[in-house]
Amino acid sequence: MLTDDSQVKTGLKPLKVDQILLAAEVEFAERGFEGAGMKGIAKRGDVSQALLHYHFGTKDKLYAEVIAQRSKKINEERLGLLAQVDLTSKTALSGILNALFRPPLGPSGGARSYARIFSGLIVGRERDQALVKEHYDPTAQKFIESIRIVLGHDDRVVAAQSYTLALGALIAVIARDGRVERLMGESRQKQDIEEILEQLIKFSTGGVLALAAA
Amino acid sequence: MLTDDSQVKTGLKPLKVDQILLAAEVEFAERGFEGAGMKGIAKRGDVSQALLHYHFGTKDKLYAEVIAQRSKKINEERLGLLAQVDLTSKTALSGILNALFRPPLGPSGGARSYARIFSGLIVGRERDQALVKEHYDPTAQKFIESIRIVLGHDDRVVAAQSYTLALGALIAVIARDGRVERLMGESRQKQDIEEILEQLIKFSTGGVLALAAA
DNA sequence: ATTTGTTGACTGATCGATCAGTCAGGATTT
DNA sequence: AAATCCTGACTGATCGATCAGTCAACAAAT
Repeated sequence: MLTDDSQVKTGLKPLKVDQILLAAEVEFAERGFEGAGMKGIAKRGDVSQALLHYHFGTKDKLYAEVIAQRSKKINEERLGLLAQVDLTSKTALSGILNALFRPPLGPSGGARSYARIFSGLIVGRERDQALVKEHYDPTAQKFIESIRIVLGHDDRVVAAQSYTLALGALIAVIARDGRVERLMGESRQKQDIEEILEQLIKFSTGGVLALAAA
Repeated sequence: MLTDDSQVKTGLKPLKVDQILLAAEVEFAERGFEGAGMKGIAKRGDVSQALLHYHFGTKDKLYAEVIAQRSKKINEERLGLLAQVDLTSKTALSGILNALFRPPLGPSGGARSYARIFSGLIVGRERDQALVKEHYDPTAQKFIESIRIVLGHDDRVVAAQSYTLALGALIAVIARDGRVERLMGESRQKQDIEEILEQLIKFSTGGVLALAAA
C-alpha cells in the first residue's frame, strides 16, 4: 500500500518505504523531477528499482507522495504558529510572516533537500501547480485572510498579492545558498537561520505595508 | 559555428538558426532543461534534429546560447534604464528597481517564454547557477552598488540582500500567472503589466527600506 | 504438530520508447 | 568546384515501467 503508517505495534519499523521516500526527496531536490531517475532513487535508497513501482506505482505518484507528506507537516506547523498570533497586536504582521516563513526553512518542516523542492514547486509547470493547489492553497487562504484582517482592508486583493510577493522573497532566500556570498565577495560567513529569518520578515513586512498603503 | 553573430553585413538573415533558438526558448520554458527534448525543439522549429547539433553541438550549448542572447538584451536594457536614474533623487530607489524589473517582464527583453526560463535560472541547480554567474552577476553588481549608494551604507551586505530579495519578488510575479486569480477566486481580470510593475516596485521599495533601517 | 494455502514484500531481468548525439551524403550557395 | 547548410537514417545509452518468480510470515487445514 502507499497509504503510509505501516507501524501499528512497535512503531519501530523503518520500512523500505521510508528509505525510498527519503531517497526520492534528496534526488528530486538535487536534480528536479525530470532530472531525477527511478534508478538513481533506488540506488540511493538501497532497494531495487522495481520496489519503487511496487509501492508507488509511477514516478509521478512517488513525487506527489513526497510533497504530500512534507507539505502536511509544514502546513500543520504553519497553522500552529499562525494560531498563536494576536491579530490586534502591533507585531501581528511580523508574526504572520514568521509563521509563513519558518516551517519551510526549519529542520522540522523538512530537510534542507525539501526546501529546494518547495521553491521549485512554486515556479514549476502544470504538474507542480496542481500539487501546490492541492497541498498549499488551503493554508494559503488562511494566511491571506489573516493578512487582510491585519491590514484592515475589505477585499483580499492586496492581501493575496502580499502573500505571493512575500513567498517570492522566501524562494529567493532558499535558492540563494551561497549566492549572496558570491555577490559580496566570499568574505561573509554562512548566515544563521534566525538571522536570515529576521531579514526576510523585515523585508516582507516593509513590503506588505508599502503595498497596502493607499 | 556556434559562435553567434552570423549576420555581419545585412543583419537581415532569418536563418534557421533563429528558428531553432526561438523554438528552443519556448520548449525550455514550457518543459525545463531536462524536460525539453532535442526532437521536440526540432519539430517546433520545423527543422531536422541533426541541424540542432550541427549549429549548436550539444543540448547544453543550445540552452546556454538561448540564455546568452536573451540575457544580453535584458542587461543592456537594464543598464540603460539604470543610467537614467538620478541617485540623489528621492525616487532613486524606485527608479533602480524599475530598471531591474521592467526588462525581464517587457516584450522587449524577451518573450513571455523567456520569463519562465529566467525564473527557473535563479532557483536552478549547478548548470543554471553557472549561467547566472556568467551572464547576470556583472550587471547585478552594478545594481547592488547603486542600491548601496542610495541607502548611504558603507558595506554592500544590505544592498546585496536587497537585490536578492527583490529578485525573489520578481520571480513570484513571473511564476504567478493566474495564481493570484486562483487565490482570490477567479473574479479578477488579468492585470496590466504596468500595474503589476507598480505593485512590484512598491513592495520591493518598502522591503528594501525596511531592511536598511537600523 | 506438521503440511498446505495465501498473502505481502521484494528482486533480477527485460520490455518498448525515447534520449542526445553521429555520420555519410544530398542540396544550396558562393 | 569548394565550402557551407541541411537532412534521413542510424547508434548506444538510458528512461520508466512490467514481468515472472523468490522468500518469509502467517493462517488454515489435516
